[in-house]
Amino acid sequence: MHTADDTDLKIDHIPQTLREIALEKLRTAIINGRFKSGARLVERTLCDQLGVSRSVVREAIRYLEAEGLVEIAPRAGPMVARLDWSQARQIYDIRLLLESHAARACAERADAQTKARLTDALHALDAAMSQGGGAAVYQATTAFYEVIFTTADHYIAWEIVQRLNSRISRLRALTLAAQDRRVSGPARMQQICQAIIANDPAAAAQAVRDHLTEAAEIARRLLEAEAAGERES
Amino acid sequence: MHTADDTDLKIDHIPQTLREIALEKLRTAIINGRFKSGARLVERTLCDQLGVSRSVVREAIRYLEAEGLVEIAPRAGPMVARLDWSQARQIYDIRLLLESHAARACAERADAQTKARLTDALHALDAAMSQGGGAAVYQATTAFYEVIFTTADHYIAWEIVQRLNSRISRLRALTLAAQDRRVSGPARMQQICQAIIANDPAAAAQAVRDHLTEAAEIARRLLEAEAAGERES
DNA sequence: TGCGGTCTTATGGTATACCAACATACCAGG
DNA sequence: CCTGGTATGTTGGTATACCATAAGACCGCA
Repeated sequence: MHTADDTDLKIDHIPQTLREIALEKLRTAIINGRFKSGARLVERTLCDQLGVSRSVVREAIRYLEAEGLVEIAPRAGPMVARLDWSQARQIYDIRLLLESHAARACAERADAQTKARLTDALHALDAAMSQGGGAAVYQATTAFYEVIFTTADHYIAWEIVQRLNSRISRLRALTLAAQDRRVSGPARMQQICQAIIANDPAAAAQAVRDHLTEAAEIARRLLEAEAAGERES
Repeated sequence: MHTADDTDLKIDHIPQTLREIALEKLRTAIINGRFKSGARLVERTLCDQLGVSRSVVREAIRYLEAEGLVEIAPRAGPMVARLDWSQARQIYDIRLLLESHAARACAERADAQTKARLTDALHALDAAMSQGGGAAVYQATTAFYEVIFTTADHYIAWEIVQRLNSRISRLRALTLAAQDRRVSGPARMQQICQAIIANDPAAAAQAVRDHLTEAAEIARRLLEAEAAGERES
């Protein structure tokens, strides 16, 4: 009881720096497509938009660059990172390895609490899908996978997967908008959820593989259609 | 012929910024153990040591933070990231997935050039081992794996693996210094090399798994011994 | 000696100034 | 009209100034 009181009095919540706020806003703006792939990120313009000095903007850009969301082209300054199919394919491959591994571990150790959290996350995803909101679907999907990775104690893999997902956020938005994916996406995640609830590691890993194989194929087709559209114009 | 001349005249080599130089030096200093795990990285001290302004140092720290080599503790400022066994174990697990996958792909597609490059890299590693230099062994090991990942066209996975290796650099130095590892490490990499030269993907993947399973076990033992030593003092 | 209060110093967060380099616009001459 | 030279504006790289906060040192009093 005395220990609990000490913990309650501890000041854990450090005020957020401007840098942290700016970083979060820029990252979200990139993920949400406000800044398009290849778009220049001009420091002074961002300063005006964010209402902070160049120091803050520059430091935020450094993070985003290290995360792969921003690239610096010679003589051109920072731009939102571009993504070709080769890179996207690699990202889907890595996700497949890490996510199937996490789902397996999660299925091995899922207790009643985990199962309830997963079921809740799936319901939230269905609700987001019904409302049609892209960002809300993105967040609900992220929340679902977060349950899996944290249950599996795969914190570093989760960090990596989130980074990779940010880099393909544009592709994810496209695939989520694709008609066939809107039907099969939730069904795939339902399968993942059920395998975990059944404590069946092999089925959970396989459900993830099916899910991502399909997502990658849709993404590839969409990128090709886009490239064909550009070639004709 | 006209095309070749145009390419030759292109100015590709952008001068390095101070920021890039400082980042490289700091990263190397952390990896090489000059700045110990948990050590405070005081900006003004680093400015004096590097001979640059605080802007440069701060921006470099932002990269290192995003790479996981530096952490910011509340009310304490930047320090070299600490690593516990749980994190290290996760890192070895992820490496195992990504490296075995790359070795498999490399073995599937290795041509004579790849085989020669791998053999050369292994010789360089043996030479570095004979000279006993820790940093040289680290670099030679990195060069060996780089051949594998680039042959496999796994560029993003290689980026991730390098990041992860930086985070466990201290552990890697410890395990490389361990007597039994000095004997078995080159033998393990010889096995990886031979499986790839034989174009045997399954053997290559298995050789990587054996290699990393052993490295992780040695690391675990060393960390435990270290923790036991600290508990007695 | 221990505790509380005050002062000083160190440090990170943030803003701003300065400069170099590059890209673009404009003008003059052939 | 085309080309070369010059001027201008934009932008990133870097240094420095300012400020708030936290930690530590110091001093006085009981």
